[in-house]
Amino acid sequence: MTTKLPAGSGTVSLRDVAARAGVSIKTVSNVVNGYAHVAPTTRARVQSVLDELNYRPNLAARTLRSARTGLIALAVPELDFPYFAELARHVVQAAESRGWTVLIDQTDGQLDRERQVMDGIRAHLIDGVIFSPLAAGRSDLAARGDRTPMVLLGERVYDGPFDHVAIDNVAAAQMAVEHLIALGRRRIGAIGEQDRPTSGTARLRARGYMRGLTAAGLPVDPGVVMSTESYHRADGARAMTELLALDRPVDAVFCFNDLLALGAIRVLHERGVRVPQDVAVVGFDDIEDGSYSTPSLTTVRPDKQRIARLAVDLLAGRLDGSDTARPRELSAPFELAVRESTTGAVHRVA
Amino acid sequence: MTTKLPAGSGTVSLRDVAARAGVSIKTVSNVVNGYAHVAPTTRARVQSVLDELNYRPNLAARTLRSARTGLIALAVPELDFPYFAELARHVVQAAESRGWTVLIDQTDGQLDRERQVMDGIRAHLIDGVIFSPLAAGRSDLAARGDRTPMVLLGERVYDGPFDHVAIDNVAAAQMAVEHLIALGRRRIGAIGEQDRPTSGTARLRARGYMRGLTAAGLPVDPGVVMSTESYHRADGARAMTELLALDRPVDAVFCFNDLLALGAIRVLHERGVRVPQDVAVVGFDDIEDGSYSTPSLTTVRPDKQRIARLAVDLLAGRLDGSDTARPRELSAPFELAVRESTTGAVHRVA
DNA sequence: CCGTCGATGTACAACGTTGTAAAGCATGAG
DNA sequence: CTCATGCTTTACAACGTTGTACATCGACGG
Repeated sequence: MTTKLPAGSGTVSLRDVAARAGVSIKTVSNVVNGYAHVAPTTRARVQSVLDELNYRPNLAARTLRSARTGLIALAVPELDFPYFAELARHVVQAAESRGWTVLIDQTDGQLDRERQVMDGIRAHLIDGVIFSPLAAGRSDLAARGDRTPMVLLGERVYDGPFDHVAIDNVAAAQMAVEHLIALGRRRIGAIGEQDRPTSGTARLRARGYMRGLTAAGLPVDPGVVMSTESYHRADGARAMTELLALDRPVDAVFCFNDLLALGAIRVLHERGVRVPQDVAVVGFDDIEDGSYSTPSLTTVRPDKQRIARLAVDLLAGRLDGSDTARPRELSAPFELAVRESTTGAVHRVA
Repeated sequence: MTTKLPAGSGTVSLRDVAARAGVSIKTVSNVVNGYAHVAPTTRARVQSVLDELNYRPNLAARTLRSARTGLIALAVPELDFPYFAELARHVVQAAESRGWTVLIDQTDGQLDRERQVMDGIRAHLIDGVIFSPLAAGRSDLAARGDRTPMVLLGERVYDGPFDHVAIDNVAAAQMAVEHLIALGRRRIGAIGEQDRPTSGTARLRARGYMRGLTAAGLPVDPGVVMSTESYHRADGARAMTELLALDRPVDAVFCFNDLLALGAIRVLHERGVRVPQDVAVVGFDDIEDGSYSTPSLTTVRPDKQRIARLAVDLLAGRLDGSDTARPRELSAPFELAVRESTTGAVHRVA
């Protein structure tokens, strides 16, 4: 059962196989690549040597010839954000079905790291990039110095030469707020506004929030729109604390992502404020945590799988040259997952 | 401000730079690599052309020469497990400090995918692997057909020729159980046992659980040791439901990871069982969610950063040949993070 | 003024692969 | 028996880089 490997064989190359099989290197290559015109007997002989020596093609050499690595990069702010972890899974799956490998890059939302991503820090190593920018604004994108095909995820922050996949953030945010209004809430706060002007996410969700209020004839009170440094639970907790300190407290909060919402709920619980009786909470992203929290979280659910698939397909079209049209703007579906944090109706997980 | 790039330049190679600067290819290579003996004037001239043309070295060619890609793989079961997302972040950081890039592979804990990882599905593309096995047992590891250096994370499942980094799972589990006993709990359940014999994690944590009980003179009741299919919240919820259905209910539960614990807490809340007054809960991993849950979660906190650093350093030693010793067995520190789910003392996040 | 030495720069080969062009070789038609 | 035909196989070059060995040059000591 023990397969004897050639002595000192760190690597087995086409040459080694060719020598052992008594054919030329190119014939071995042809067998490996399934080229049609190889005599059955030759093919069988070569194949058995391939198996025997456990031959693995050298990707670097292949790449050098073909200028294709089969690697694409997915650049996201943080993997510990469950949203991005879940998205990454879907991207990896979609890429796999095309035979690609995904290299995941965490930018931490830092501008310099995002610049590196755009400017091809891994030039020649990756065929394309799927990039979810956080800090980078339109001017940064415009100054991009690399030619690797790139698909942007998330909000449209720049109408430059890039493909783009997102859900309609404004409509989604508006739907969330209208849900709260339909439940009778009249003083609805928001958590997740950003002072930095570059954040497309915050801007769009804030716009949807305001539209929802305005459409229902409710006033927009800037005093209940809380800015946060980032989108972690701690930011949501801090913002909620401030909201609770107001003279006229809110009866609902729309959080720009689920982590903020979970942080907010945590603080409400600490202060003895009932959710949703006293304050209803809606999040955004539909991360898994939200369906197991106490109370479980009503949230906007983007179709992450669709987003991933669209992004990968878009990239594929650019890579194989079949898509030479102007940059595309694709929209993925979303829906509202209604749970306890707004209705109070206990939904049992088991 | 517009930098004029050479017409049709998909890529700029050393040759292009050399031609423009009027030197040989090798001299450009020497400048790029900071080779010492290049005249200052030459260096300056070449450098300016490099900048002008925005030269980026071709990794594939470099790899072909050096047989090093600068890529290492990190293979984990699932990124949506916060524990692995957090671990991945630390590994990426540690690798970065050595100039390496990390390629993350999700195996979903499936044996065939884990086999692919071990057998070098990305042969020649990666220099080494850091592998956190779930399904693979010692026989699978023994049958490995690839020579790429590999460091195993997690429990010691095989005493074969592999380096290995982990915390002392038995001691950690025992510490968790002893904490519960110190609080006066006497009927302590466990959630996360696995029927599959390959799961080292479950086996070790179960052993620690039993040792903790036995050391305190408490009986071990197999009826309160719940097996789960996997380690998601839903599994914890199901197991807790079963525990609640027992004639003699438990007054505490030790869950083999935090997600199980969060699922369990969720069910307790649904049933109106108070945590920790009626049932105290301890988890394992210290994921971020646990410090924001209601109640916040007491848990075993492995030093993930240290684990990552040790694994990367171990790999480095094998890669540069400086470490040729027998396979190493390294242990990382851990501690118990005590929070509300056992003490009831409210700890405020804001 | 010559020989030597160090600093600087170059030519060449090789890493492993695959596209191209062409050579080898049966087979069957003429 | 010869030659065209089509299948099979091969030699060669090239992808971009870097290690090796060597060439060139100026300066310095003798």
